[in-house]
Amino acid sequence: MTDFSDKQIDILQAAEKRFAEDGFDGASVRDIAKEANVNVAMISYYFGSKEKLLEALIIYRISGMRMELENLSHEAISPLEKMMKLTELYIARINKNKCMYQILHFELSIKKRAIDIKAYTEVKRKNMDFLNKVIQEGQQQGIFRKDINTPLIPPTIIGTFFHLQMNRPFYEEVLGLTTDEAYENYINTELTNHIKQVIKAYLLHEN
Amino acid sequence: MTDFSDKQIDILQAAEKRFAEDGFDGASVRDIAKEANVNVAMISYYFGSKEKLLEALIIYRISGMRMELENLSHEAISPLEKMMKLTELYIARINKNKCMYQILHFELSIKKRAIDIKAYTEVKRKNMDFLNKVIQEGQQQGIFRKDINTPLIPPTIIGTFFHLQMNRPFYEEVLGLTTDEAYENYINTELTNHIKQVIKAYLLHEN
DNA sequence: TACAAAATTAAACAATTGTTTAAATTAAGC
DNA sequence: GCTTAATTTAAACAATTGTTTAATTTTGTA
Repeated sequence: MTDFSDKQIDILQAAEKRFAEDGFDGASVRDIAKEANVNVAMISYYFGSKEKLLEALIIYRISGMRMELENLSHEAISPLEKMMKLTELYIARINKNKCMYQILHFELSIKKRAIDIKAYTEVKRKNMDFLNKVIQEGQQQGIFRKDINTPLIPPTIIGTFFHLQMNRPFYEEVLGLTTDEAYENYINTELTNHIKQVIKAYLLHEN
Repeated sequence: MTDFSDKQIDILQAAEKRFAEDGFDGASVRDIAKEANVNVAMISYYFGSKEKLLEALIIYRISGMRMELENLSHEAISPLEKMMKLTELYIARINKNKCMYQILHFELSIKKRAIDIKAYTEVKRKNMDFLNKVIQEGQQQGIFRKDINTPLIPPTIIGTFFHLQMNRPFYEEVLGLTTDEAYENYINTELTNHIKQVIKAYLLHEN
């Protein structure tokens, strides 16, 4: 799976940066080659084509994106605490891989391309299974409300994060976040807390 | 503002479709011209360039995107009911203009382009002002919790919607939505209800 | 009808795109 | 050290890109 040489990883990292910042169509193979300090022909030589480079990048990144849910499922904590930790893990993972998420979100919503996202779908499905278990556990213990729409919980977490990310310039101004550190700090404190509060309130609130 | 001829509107609509489905860089002016049944040169003739076409499109669409918040602010209903109606209006507006939102979200997160989004920012700012008022009203009446992160409420609403939209193929399968009508119906019922429930719980829940 | 402006067209444009080629360089195995 | 394979390079490739040109058609007006 990770059978990439140093040079190939250079290209993959350069591609990730350029694809995320300029989009797949906006980034030329020459831009990527320059960013990676290699000859243009190396991209075709190693990956076959620009499209295959994208596919290789997606597989390369997603394989290292698995969450530590297994540890969480064996911890002796309440369903609510599990959900709070789960939320934190979600946010941390998206924040760490925001370039890849940026690329994925765009490619997924583009009808033109038909890239292989099996790896991505698989990760999502596993997360969903775990989520289902925790929610059911909480409901059986009478802690969580009964009418929870479980599949829409990940969209609530990830979507909130990403809408902020997508409109970063606007919210930087509104929230007075002038530096990169201030923005990063806001994500790790205020945003994370907000999302946790939202999820917590949703799970516990009774009509 | 709306001083566009029928032919120009044809081009704008074609551009919206192609930009939304293929991305700005992925859609060629020839594709757009073909979709609008006009000669390629007409785009330069009417709009000057591809970039200016995008700017014209954004202004054209956003000018018709204002929400009916004014009516809402004068209604004699509780802050909670206002927030519920506000949430519905948000979702309805995004759903109606999802193509434009798709384009905007991508262009905003692309560093390359420096398009004029003053109109978009203005709309967002106005919505935020209204939102602030309602939240404060609710807090003063002792209905809403005190520690609400108001700027993060729109991201929670819009983000949830858009994450579903972006991962539509995945959620269509998970939720068993086989037809376009089923998907559209899910948005108008389950999704809208979920987001309203989330917002309601967040506003009312006390620690 | 006649004339000027606007609209529309096909063709050409230079630049950029992803990819390939064929030669040159480096690395590895014996 | 020789040989073969792997890597790297500059150049060339055909196709596509956004845009312009110059000629033609349509429209509106007097």
